[in-house]
Amino acid sequence: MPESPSREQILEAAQRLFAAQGFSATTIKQIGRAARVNTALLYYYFDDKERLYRAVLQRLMSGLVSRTLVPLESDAPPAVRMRGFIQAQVHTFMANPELPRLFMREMLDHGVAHAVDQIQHLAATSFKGLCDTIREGQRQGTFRTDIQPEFAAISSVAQVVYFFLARPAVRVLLGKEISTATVEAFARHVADFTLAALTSGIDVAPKPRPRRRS
Amino acid sequence: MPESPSREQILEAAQRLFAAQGFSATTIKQIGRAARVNTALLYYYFDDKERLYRAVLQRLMSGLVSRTLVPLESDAPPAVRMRGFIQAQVHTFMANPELPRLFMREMLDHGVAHAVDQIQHLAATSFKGLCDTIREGQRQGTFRTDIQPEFAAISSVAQVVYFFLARPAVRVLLGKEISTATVEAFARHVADFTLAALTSGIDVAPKPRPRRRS
DNA sequence: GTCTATAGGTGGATAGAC
DNA sequence: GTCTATCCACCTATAGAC
Repeated sequence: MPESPSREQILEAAQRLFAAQGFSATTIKQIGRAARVNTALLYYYFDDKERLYRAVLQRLMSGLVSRTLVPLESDAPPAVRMRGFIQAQVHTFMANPELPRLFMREMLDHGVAHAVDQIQHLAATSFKGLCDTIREGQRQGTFRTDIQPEFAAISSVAQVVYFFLARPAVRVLLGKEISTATVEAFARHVADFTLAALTSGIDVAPKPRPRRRS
Repeated sequence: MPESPSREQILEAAQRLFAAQGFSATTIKQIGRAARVNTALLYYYFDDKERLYRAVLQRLMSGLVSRTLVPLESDAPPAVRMRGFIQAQVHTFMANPELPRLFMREMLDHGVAHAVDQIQHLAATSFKGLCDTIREGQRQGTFRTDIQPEFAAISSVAQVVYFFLARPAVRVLLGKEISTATVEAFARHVADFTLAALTSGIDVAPKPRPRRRS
């Protein structure tokens, strides 16, 4: 793995631009300019535009997996691990706003075709860890059992990812700028909301399934 | 408002292609071909590619507002209205898969700049209705009061939208194709999950805030 | 309203000097 | 490793016949 500074600059510029504008709206010349590097040099390091894009995507995704895995592997109770996971996710996205954007773009543009391996890795590690945590809570009797763990995991992830992506719309909906404080407040909300959903009707009375309409 | 069939064909083809590929990846020639119409005709009906895009976006968004508003305006109890809203959202997206895609693309590409008016309308109608419904439930004592209505509304919407957008990734995560049955199962899950979060610790005992860690 | 033809510009990519 | 110069394909948009 040669770590030429030019190569790194290209990758970083490409990451910024692809995340902000998307694959086709981003030109090789833009990347070259942003990386302060001659256009032809891109083709010295990468076969073509698409390979460069793949490299960016894979570099970014592999980072995600390693960071979100940590809180799930602790031996704390399931509820604490869930909160840890949600926090880790939020912090990862705050430190790296390009990650959710690029990931969503890849889903929209190519149906995740350029990152199947990373997603499969994610499925086998972070996502599985999340589902297992929920299952453990269900076995212990702290989480309600009439919820599908996979669906609950998706619900949890969805709230965080969507909030970061939909920021421009959320700004309009809330009628105010979204400060770091707001992001952190929402992060707490997601943890509370998700845990409340998972423990509803559990920690007060042993009745597992409250009466539902009619 | 002239309703020429060619004009309509162009709008429909553009909607499909923009949703599937994005603005810059979609060419005027592709749209012309898909609409079975000569390329130059696009410029007879629309000033340029961007105006066409705006027209598509606005047509689609105005439909969304009217459809999701219905269940919120009934006089059923808040919980029922919430379920109705979630269902309406899911059905709208199932009938119109391009809507969430195009909307997300607009957020990513232009920070919602081409649809501020529609979003503001949404904020004043559907989103406000959703928040009001939650507030009413809180006043009645059926929903817990330590949840911010706006955040809960976003959580509810996020789950549905994300599921539709992340379908390629969800397919990998769940390790199976996503049938209509799966979508409907997830829709029920979102309703259950959201209502459980909102009513956690309420309908069993009057204690509003269950003990939390340490 | 619809078509042909084409201008004018830009994008991805390569050859080859240094 | 880095740069200059350039090719060719394709894209948006228009002029003008019908």
